[in-house]
Amino acid sequence: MDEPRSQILAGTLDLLILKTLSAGTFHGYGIALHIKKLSRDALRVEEGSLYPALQRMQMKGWVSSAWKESPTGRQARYYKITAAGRKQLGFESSEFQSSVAATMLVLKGPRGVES
Amino acid sequence: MDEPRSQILAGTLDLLILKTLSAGTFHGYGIALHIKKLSRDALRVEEGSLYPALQRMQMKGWVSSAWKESPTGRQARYYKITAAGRKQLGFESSEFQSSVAATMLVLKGPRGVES
DNA sequence: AGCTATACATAGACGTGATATGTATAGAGA
DNA sequence: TCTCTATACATATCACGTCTATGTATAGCT
Repeated sequence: MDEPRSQILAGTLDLLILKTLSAGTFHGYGIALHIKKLSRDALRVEEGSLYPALQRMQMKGWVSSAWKESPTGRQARYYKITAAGRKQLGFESSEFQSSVAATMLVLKGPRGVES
Repeated sequence: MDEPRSQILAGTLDLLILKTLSAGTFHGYGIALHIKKLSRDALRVEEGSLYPALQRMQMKGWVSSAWKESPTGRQARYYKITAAGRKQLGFESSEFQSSVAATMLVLKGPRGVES
């Protein structure tokens, strides 16, 4: 009753988190839900990947965090993207898209490539 | 004369190799050149990644290999995709494309998703 | 009272790709 | 002839990031 499979593409977790936070502040659990929802359940972010990633990103200065009360009345750590984070988002986003494009070129094979 | 950067997307090396071998037999060096060429120099496969990957894939039964003489007169180990390899290629290829599609959904943000 | 969803966090395992290094040969150019 | 470069294979070591498993705790519902 639970296997939707489909892990995140290795190396794209930071990108997904940064993109999520570029739309507003979220706590960890909320980030996971947001990615799951936007990807229509295709991508599931595991807690064991998410929290270490958030810590790494905070150390790199891409996100900042603060404890706040969530709508449900519980304390939660809310994350916010920084200016450096937005810069990183732009960088990783274009890197990702060109890598995907290059990979697709190989998967399509040689066609319409004549010099 | 050699900096084209841009590493391979993590997790796609096997896919790139299988796709290459689905077009014919190649030796290791030739596989690297083929991927580099088809990707228009965007993807560079390092030897230290390639040969271990080929060994892993051979152990899994996705490729087979044999020593042959290359056109340049040197001995080289030529790799060939197996039936299991073609099956794996199909699997990894569709997995990759749906993962990319899911990631793109997140990167595009919520649009045209009503209902 | 107990279950589930929410919420954070860490430890350890694992896969995989990069770096660095080593071998060897053919061919080109000095 | 000698040396350099491209070709060709291979390994050891490392770094990195993600997953699994586990642990804590609280709010709300039944």
